[in-house]
Amino acid sequence: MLADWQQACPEGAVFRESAALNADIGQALIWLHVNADSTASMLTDVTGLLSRFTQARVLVLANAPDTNEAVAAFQQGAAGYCHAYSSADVLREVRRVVQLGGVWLGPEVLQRLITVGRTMTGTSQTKINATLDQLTPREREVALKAAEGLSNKLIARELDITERTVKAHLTAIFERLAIRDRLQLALMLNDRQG
Amino acid sequence: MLADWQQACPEGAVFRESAALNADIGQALIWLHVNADSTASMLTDVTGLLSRFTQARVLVLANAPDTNEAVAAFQQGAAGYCHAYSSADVLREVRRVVQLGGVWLGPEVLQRLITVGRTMTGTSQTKINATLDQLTPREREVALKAAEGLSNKLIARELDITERTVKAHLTAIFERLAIRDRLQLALMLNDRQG
DNA sequence: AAAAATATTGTACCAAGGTACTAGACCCCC
DNA sequence: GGGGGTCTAGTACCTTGGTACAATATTTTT
Repeated sequence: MLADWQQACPEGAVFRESAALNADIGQALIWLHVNADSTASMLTDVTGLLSRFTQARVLVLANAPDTNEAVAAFQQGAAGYCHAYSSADVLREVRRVVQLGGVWLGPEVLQRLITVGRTMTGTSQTKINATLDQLTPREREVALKAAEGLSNKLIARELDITERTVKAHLTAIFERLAIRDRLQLALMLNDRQG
Repeated sequence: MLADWQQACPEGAVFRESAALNADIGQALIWLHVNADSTASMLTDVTGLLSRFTQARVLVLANAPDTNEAVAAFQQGAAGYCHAYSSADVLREVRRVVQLGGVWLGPEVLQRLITVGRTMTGTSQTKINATLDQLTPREREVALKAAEGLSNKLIARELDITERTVKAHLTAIFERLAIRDRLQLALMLNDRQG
């Protein structure tokens, strides 16, 4: 296995466990090898690596590939996910794609990502629409501006009403949506995750 | 063209312009036909339809298919995007897929969506990491909780420090990230759009 | 060892956000 | 015509968020 890896990346170095976090690798390509039973740690590993090495790109090598794990990996910011026992040829191709700024996807993952893609865009968008639907037109305007981070004073100025009226609308909005404050509102209306 | 549509959806009804918004169609399948030059209105139409008919699924039929428009459609919550001149057979297949809860994607759109998928997960995730990178470990903890919508009092309780200390960390965070308040912070850390 | 972050907390103060209670003007529908 | 929803707004009041000006202890860096 290691032989194939080294054939695909002759100049690469191998680190074990968290030793990698202390390595001096700058903006490189990181191949993260995960075992079948360590899904949870894989997740923290990808984010961990990316927060340490902001410029790096992380590829996940899985002993037992699993689409759920793959999707999770991509959501954590991985640039690729493939079988750990892939041949050197495949690995070289993966490497080429990723280094060119692309993302490597196996066929099964691709199919799965399309489904996830829907829950990530379509569903959450309609969820936001359903939320806005509960409000009156004027309340919608106020809600959207508040969710953008505008102060009451600014909203009042933009809508050409007094600050008091903005507060009145917001109070109505909070009650209708059963939330406490404008921050909760911002979270509801800016959540593009599904 | 209309012949193929009606062959694929024998029980369907045709509405023109905004008349559809007043129709009584409940949780149905909506085929939205757009002309080449009306991209802007297509966008508002999809969201408009979805906010009116929360339970419905919207399919976009384009006279001149364009990947940019397709991506935009999906981001607005569309369940499909295909050529308006597709044969009845293709349309039937599209309909089947969508009614089974799926999303219909043409080959070109698929390729394009993968790229968008990356900018939607990978890039923005690393951007968030880059933001958190500017903070100290303790500040990170506070920032994440504040971005979730927790009050100072709650954050203090969870981290077992006084409210004053929470405020101190937040002030430092705001200055470092050059933002005004916790709402801006929430917007930065919850932005999954890229 | 000295300097620089980091983490903690106090008192005080001001601004902004939010609520309570109220009320007039307008529009639509039965 | 009256009831209901919407949009507007006033006064008053309380809570929360954020800053100013400090200070002390610990850790890390130089």
